[in-house]
Amino acid sequence: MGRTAVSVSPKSAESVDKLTLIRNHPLFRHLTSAILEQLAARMTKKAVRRGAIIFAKGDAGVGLIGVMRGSVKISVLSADGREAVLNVINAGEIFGEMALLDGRPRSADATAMSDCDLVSMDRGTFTSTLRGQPDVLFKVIEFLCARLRRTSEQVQDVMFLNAPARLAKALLQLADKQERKAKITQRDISQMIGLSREMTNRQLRIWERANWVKLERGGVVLLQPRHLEKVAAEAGEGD
Amino acid sequence: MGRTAVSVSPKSAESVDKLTLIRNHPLFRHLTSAILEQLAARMTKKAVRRGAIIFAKGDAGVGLIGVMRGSVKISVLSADGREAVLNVINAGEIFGEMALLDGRPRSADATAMSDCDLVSMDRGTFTSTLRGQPDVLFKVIEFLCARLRRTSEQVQDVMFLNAPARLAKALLQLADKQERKAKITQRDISQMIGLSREMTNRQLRIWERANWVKLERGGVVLLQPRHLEKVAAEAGEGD
DNA sequence: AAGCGAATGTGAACTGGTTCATACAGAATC
DNA sequence: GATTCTGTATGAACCAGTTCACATTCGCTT
Repeated sequence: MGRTAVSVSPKSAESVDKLTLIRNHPLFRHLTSAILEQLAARMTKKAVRRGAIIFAKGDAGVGLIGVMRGSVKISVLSADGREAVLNVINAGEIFGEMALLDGRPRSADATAMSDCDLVSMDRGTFTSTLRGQPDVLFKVIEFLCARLRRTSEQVQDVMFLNAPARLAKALLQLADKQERKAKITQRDISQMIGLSREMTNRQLRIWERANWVKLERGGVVLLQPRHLEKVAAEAGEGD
Repeated sequence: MGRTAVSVSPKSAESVDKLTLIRNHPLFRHLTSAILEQLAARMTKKAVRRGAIIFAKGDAGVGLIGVMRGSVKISVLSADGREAVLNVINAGEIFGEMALLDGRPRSADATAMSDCDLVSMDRGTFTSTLRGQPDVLFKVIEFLCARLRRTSEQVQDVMFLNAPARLAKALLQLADKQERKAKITQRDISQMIGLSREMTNRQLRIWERANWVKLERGGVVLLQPRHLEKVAAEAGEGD
């Protein structure tokens, strides 16, 4: 298979190979091909069906998981059973870094949103292969800082932005850049932004009537991303 | 957590010396006294008045700041001028680590909530003193993971918990462990938990009538922390 | 001691978003 | 090809929390 260009960001519907996967992740990007191949060789592949629970909150967290095909939902449940979706991981991306790094239990559930091919790297592989790669630690720190800034922005969004702004922002973030399409159910969107499913649908329908988006079963096509950006900025935090 | 004589957590009203300050911080806790003294010697002291802006969002972030006396509010402004308080730093604690670690601009404003004595450590001091202390990097990673988990919990709180639960949780978190008292205005509390000042006051008054808390100007004394814990757990996220 | 700004306290009207109820269509399962 | 499940769609009632409008009290400055 011709893996010519280094950073081909893969379409989320397609399958990705192990090497491409880790090569595109901030944690590994800077490593030599030799090391990357060594890591890739020690990653084990696994297929799961839509709906499968990949890990649950509280599990002993033992590793990094990459998505080669499909997409995965990271979420938590409230005491009364409501679900909050913290993140959606698409093909070509990696999740579960936190438990890898600090060795503590998983802080959320991971569920396959569609049939998935996954690869996992256990903690031992990570540390043994990367021992003697000092700048990996700096990359890890950079990576965590970036995540922290992003999560902190999420807090601000929930506090400052109203329903349409949050929804617009989520759509822009979720949309595949090529296809301009967010492949996710309205229920999952609503749980990402802390809104009722009904409210999410109502707002989406308003935008559909205005021809800003096209609604499909399990997906939203962005026809006018610019207009959505304007809505997302309204009442947004100063930069 | 059996640190014997070393970790004297200081009362927030009192003043703290440089050494105690860094010795009690997760980032530095494990270092030798020699190194700690070296770091402390290179920290510069500065007094600021209540209301002073210590740094602003967007500033080139050049270092760590410790609070020896007083308390500091970390906050951001929304486009329409509303304020969200992300964190409150009391005497004995340190803030501004993020910019230190990744060198990016400050992501929030820092304001003195009372007259403060601060010490600052610039990036150069940090890196030059800690070069050749490999496990510092691991501590940094641990620290960032802990922060990330905490911030992520904040997102969940805003999404899952109702007003009383959020307020109860905030009070418990803000309260000085010795005095059982949160030294903060109702306005600042409300901005920490994304509530209107009025709502915050109403709920506090309900609890005051029930003798769960005692309200003072610029402070809340917790008389029945247990009861508040129960309220905070109601509709809380599963653990 | 007078005046002023900041913090607190409270009622009443209002509203953004939830909840409930119900309908329908496409996909999966039998 | 009937049934069941999941996802979408929409109206109507409801409500938690906001907003507005004041009054009061405290601490600080003049």
